[in-house]
Amino acid sequence: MPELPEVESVRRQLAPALTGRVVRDVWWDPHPEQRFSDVDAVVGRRLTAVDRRGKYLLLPAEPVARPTSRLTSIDPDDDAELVLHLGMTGSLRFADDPAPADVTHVRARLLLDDDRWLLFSDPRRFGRVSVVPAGDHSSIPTLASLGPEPLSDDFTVAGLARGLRDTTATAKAALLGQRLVCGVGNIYADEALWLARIHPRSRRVGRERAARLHDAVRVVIAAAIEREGTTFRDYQMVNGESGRNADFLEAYGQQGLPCSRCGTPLRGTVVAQRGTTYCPTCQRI
DNA sequence: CACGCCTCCTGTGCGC
DNA sequence: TGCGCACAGGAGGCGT
Repeated sequence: MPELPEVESVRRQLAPALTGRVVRDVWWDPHPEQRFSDVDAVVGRRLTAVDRRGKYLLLPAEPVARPTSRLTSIDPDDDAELVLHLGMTGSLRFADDPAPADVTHVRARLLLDDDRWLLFSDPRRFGRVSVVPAGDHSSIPTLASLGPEPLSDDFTVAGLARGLRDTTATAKAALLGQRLVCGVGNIYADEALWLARIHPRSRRVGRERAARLHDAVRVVIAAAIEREGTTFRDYQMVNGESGRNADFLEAYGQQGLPCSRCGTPLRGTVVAQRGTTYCPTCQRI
């Protein structure tokens, strides 16, 4: 499932091909309708960048032409922003054809001014596409209150320690919550907790362990970006290739296999309604 | 307010 | 072999 390293890898491939393109037309599958919001407003706008915050792709879209008669709640003369969330199974591909045979489950497509199509494929339909006024994320609650980027200076030991101290949630739920740090999903939460030797159900993470967790999140995310993400099943990049991080996972999906630190078989359980794997010897509450 | 449970959605993989 | 069902999970919504 696309987490920060996967979305960043997509962003890096998307940016050179999409930056500067004008969107001529758009189509999306209206089921389920609430996962698409004001998408028509991107028509007649130029995509001036491909940015990322957490697991969200943010594409600033400035008006270049009066749009056709489609009514949206975005002022046609104002700068807007196309916001994409890939959900669990979303992927993006370019094609010369609006419905190429090798791309299934196309839920949305943009026609660009170079006559190519950007296709949004999403088998499980958990992805979201919105157009919002530039910088106005109030309609996307998680994005509006998103925590610091894990590799930025805004993500600090002190901030993470304070956040963990002030919450009653489990360590894993706190990592998944996108507020203390953004971009961490189920895979990298398990990986970071394993590396920091913290039990996913721990509710007491002091300063020392918070410092370990801070460093672990950074190490795990940076290494996964270096390998262009983890392909377990669905995730693929814009060029159709898989990420190379799956072979390096220490915890996620490894239940029953020996912990590489101590040899104890890794244990599978459920924490925060998510499948969770941890080492019962290394990771103590 | 904030935590945590439920829901959405469908391809996959397992058991019988 | 084929069917049926549990399972996977990001984030919004809502109840406690």
